[in-house]
Amino acid sequence: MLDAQLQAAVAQAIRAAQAAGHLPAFELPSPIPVERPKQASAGDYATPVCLQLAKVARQAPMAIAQQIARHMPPLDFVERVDVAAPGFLNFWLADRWLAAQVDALLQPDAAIGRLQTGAGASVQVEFVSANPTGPLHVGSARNAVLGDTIASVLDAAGYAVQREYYVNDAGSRIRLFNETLYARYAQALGQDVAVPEDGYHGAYMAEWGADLAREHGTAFLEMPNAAAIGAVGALGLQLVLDGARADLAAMAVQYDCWFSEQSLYDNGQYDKVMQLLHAGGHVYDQDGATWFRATALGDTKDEVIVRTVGGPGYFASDIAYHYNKFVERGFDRVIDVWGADHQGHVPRMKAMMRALGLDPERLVFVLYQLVTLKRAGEIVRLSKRTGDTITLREVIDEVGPDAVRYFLLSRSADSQMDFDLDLAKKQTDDNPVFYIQYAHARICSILRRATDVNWADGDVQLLNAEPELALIRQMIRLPEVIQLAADNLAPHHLTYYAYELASALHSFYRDCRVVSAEPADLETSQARLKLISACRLVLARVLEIMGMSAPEQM
RNA sequence: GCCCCAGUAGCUCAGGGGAUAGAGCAACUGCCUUCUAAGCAGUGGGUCGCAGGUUCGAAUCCUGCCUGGGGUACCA
Repeated sequence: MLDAQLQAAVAQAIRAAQAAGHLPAFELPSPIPVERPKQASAGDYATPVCLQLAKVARQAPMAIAQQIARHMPPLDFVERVDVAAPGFLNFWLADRWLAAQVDALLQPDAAIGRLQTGAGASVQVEFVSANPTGPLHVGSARNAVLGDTIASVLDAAGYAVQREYYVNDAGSRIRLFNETLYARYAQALGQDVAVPEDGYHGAYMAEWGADLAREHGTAFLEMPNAAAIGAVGALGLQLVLDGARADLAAMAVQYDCWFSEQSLYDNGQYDKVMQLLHAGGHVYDQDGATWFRATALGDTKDEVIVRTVGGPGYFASDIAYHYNKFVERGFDRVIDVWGADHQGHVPRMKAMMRALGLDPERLVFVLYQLVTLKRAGEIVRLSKRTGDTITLREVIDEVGPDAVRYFLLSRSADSQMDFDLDLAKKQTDDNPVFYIQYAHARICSILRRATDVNWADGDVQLLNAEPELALIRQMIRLPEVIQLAADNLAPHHLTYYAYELASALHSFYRDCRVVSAEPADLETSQARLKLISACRLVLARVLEIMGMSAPEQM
């Protein structure tokens, strides 16, 4: 990428200046800062490094800048290097090089928006992983969008990515789910079976119970109660998972693996990990429970693994699960996407990694602030247990998958957000989603109009007008944006970039006529057709990474 | 109490050591005989929560405080 090449070139220039005796010896800052100036008048790239070097070089920043500029190695993409007060080095991209990028992007092997910086390292992104006790509710939407897009960004950056959904099919919640569903089933058949006090009281459970009664008759009533609850629960789990799969697919989220918590117990993984922890002296018994000695590994309190009432708690599963991720499956890095309401668990997870002899840095948590759903300005309470929820599916149906994804993606995970459903719908005409997609559709429209023009041999060097070059400048930013988003696990940068790229296209469209009836305009037209074709590929790629569609007409 | 996140234009939010702090929406002014006006061009709008500190340089880092949200369970 250009910024990396400039870093290297500036470092080279500094060393050359030192070797020539034009700068004193000092250690180079690492990395050398290279940024995109806010002001267009300051060039395409800039470095303030001379301001930092003033002290160590005991020279004025401007003087240092002069020396570095003088020793800059030639770069094919740099046309000019300026020294600007109070000591910046400004770099200007060469117009000819910019124009040539259009041809480069149109090459069949251009691999647009695909980097190699990940070097094929394996990364697992685990996200959503909601308790399988009912339809996904809208609270999972941000998790889904973040997790899926982070996975796409990492894939684009050259990592080997696996998307995983952890199915909590072993804990106390699923037991209550099973009992609730059985009760609803029995009730549908006229039996007087009560839904557990802390069970699931949503209407969907009654519907599913009635469905089961219709399909299976009294079959489960005739079984021993425990077996019946288990059998009904297994059917219920299938309903939940099928629904989750369909709902997530409706917003373009697909998983590589649905991982069963119960499998950790069935295949001995859990026992193996407990033995490891015992052997390592990380657990002890107290008050009838088994504890994990997290305080010895950086946490502020110890944590129960096996409860007094019997059975492992969720943390026990988490240990076995992450052992499985790192040791059994060997992921280099694992990213867990969690709501901020789980943030208190991070220290014990890090402690667990240490107990297993794993580098805690390999386990990364993306914590996102919770979304408050609003309807007509009123906050909608989201409680799955009362059953009074808005489902993910409802929101997708109401707002549309592209808008849901863009909206939830466009804020950093750290930022709380209100999602006002009425506003999201009402804003349709001014929605940035449409603005961006319209740019793509607009290009397609022009290309359709130009089907009789052969532009395969168009000369991109004719692209030297300001709106054309401004558009190319935006187009070539994609790799840097992907890198930024991948490094920071912050996919919201994509939304801003996509908007700016679309904006450059719309401006270009106003200023530069592409298809013309004038024979004299043919060559310009051919070059511009190349330009918008390349732009279309970049737009489509960034939309693809964001999981959004790229419509050919609107 | 302690821990985490946030506080930037009327609203929603970017920017998280560097140049004159940005975008969308809302407001206002222009632009459709022209490849889609779902668009373009422009104007107004700011003590970057408050107070100290570090630095050549702070919206950005540190400390304290204020406000909002979350956490602080043998629930997940």
